[in-house]
Amino acid sequence: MEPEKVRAPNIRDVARLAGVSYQTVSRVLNEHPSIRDSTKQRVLDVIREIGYRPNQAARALVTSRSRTIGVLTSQTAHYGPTTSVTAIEHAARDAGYRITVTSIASNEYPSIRAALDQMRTQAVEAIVIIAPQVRVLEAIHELEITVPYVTLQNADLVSEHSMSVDQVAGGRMATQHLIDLGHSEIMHLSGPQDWIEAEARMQGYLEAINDADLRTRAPILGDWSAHFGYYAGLELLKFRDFTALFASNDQMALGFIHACWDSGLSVPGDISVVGFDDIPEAAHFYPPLTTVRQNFTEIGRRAVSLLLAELQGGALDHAQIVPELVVRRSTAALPTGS
Amino acid sequence: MEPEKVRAPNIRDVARLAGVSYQTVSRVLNEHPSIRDSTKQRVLDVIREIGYRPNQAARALVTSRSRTIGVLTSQTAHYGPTTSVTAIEHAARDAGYRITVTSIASNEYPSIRAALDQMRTQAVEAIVIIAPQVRVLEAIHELEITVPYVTLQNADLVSEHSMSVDQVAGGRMATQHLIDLGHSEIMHLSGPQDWIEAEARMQGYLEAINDADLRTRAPILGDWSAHFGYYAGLELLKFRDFTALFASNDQMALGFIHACWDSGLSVPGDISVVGFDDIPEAAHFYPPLTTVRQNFTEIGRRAVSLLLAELQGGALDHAQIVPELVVRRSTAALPTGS
DNA sequence: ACCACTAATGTGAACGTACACAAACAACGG
DNA sequence: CCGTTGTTTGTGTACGTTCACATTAGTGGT
Repeated sequence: MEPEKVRAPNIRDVARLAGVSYQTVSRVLNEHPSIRDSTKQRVLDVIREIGYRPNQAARALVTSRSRTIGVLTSQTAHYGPTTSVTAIEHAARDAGYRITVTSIASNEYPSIRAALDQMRTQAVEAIVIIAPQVRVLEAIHELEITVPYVTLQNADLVSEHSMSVDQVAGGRMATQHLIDLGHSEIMHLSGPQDWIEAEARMQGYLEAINDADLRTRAPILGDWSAHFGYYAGLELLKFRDFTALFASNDQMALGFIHACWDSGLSVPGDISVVGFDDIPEAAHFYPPLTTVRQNFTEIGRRAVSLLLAELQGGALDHAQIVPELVVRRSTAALPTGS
Repeated sequence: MEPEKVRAPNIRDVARLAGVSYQTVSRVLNEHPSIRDSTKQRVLDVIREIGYRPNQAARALVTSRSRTIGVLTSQTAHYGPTTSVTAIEHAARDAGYRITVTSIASNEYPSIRAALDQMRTQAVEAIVIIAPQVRVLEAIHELEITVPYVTLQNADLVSEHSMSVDQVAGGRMATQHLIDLGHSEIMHLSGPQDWIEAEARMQGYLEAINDADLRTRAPILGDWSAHFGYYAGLELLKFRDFTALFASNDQMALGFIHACWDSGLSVPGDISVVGFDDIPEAAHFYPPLTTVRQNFTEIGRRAVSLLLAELQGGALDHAQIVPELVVRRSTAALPTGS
């Protein structure tokens, strides 16, 4: 409030008070090896005393390193992405990086372009992409983004810059679970077409269906929302020509179950439903949802460590993260003779 | 990848190519009024041609303005906060600011301190606090944070730096709705003790109960999670000495409803339930949840405009944001003679 | 006690921009 | 045609830090 003209203490202030040169202070700050313990202590004392904080802008200017990781996310606020952002933030902070979040306003090209442009302006050193839409990757190529980047929740569709989360396996195990229960008419409610993870889960579904020699049904392309699941469900259930459904995320599964109740059908009595993600609420749906769990925290953490390895030259950890099937009450064996 | 030693073009490169002085370029960048159109155009052309981007670090250094807004959030990834972050990001970007998100690892004091310290190090110009816990505010005072800040989702408990979201009114209308339906034994499942918004909603509950001369029951202090709602519900329902429950958020309401079903009770047949927030899934719970809607996007946007007003000296918009009751199927009139 | 070598500290740049001030240029009235 | 005014452009400097290099202090061997 008050127009305090007292500027923040700088490195020279510290130097003067500690009776050393500013360069010595700089060395203390950067943990240079050859500095006498007594000197170091004296400097640190002064720093603490006057509450000195290095000016990040000056540091960034001279080193041309922003120590910032950009996080590109979509505007929709789902549990998974958000959890990952938090994990990313912590991992980044531990490594001395900060993160700056930019969300794309829509999945139109100009919006993606604007977001990436913002990243570039902020001189981020690396980018984590949580909105892994094909268009985003296209934009990255087109804008010639040169910093390391990594896309979350992705399988092998884009091999180099992706976390090794085996979404395909996740889709497989969800579908296989239904097959094992005796279902043969299994629908799939997928995510938007240009989402890589939706694609991967769908692929897992198709593989499982194929391997079991079942009839392949055209997946429905949704928008991840419970609303979509509900309205799609109302339409689909007019026919009742399937006994199980694998939804590409828990929200759509919830909406679909809602549609089942509204249509007078019981889950899992008449229809079995499997979701994806295992959001914390899934265990409390009615019925509690069988779903495929992803460890979003782990995913976020690994994304950062991958980027840091690339930035600082460490070993890349390319171990696959495999999701895990969580069986609850929304799936049941197909009654024999149905 | 390639160790390109070509440094990015700077303002002098632009100046040279445009045949003007660097200061002229600077003026173009900062939209100084007195600059000839032809000159301006020439400079802009060069900028576009060589892909020049102003160096933010240098700019921040000389202006001592980081153009960054810090967002302090809690580690839990709920719909509301996340939605607000997105809105904040957009509003900030529109105003030429960027945001940097920091989440507190736990609600312990050192963690809060560390997060605020990080903000200070990054020289944020303002802070949006989405984890409005009392401790955070204490920490803000103690650390002598001097930049403008605003807490989201807050009523009048902390008057000056808070968004005017009337959470108390929200709690009131939820409770009043149950009273209007004829319920007289109404429980409240609140949020954690040190959360300001939990406090406010609880206060609304208590006011409504008082005004109706009903028996005040000690609210249960939860942790916002569906899990808590479930287990608390199992305990509470052993007694069945209430016919309605107001949960302080939708997740806990969901968990409680789950407990109702598990206890053989019907919602709303035996027990009416009201939630808070209106997360997108709430409409698809079983039964669809009556809840109090908050416009999280609006809240985030307003938070930024409040901060910008303080930073740039504009008019403060102190109009209250009043939440809105959304009646669905989880509440019903108390059967007469019960 | 001296030399060679390493450890510890200091000095002069440079990073890329904006601000304060100065200078050139045009326009205009008397 | 000259002084006055206003518009447009240019020059020096500072922001706070790190890097490259220079210098001094310290250590051990002979």
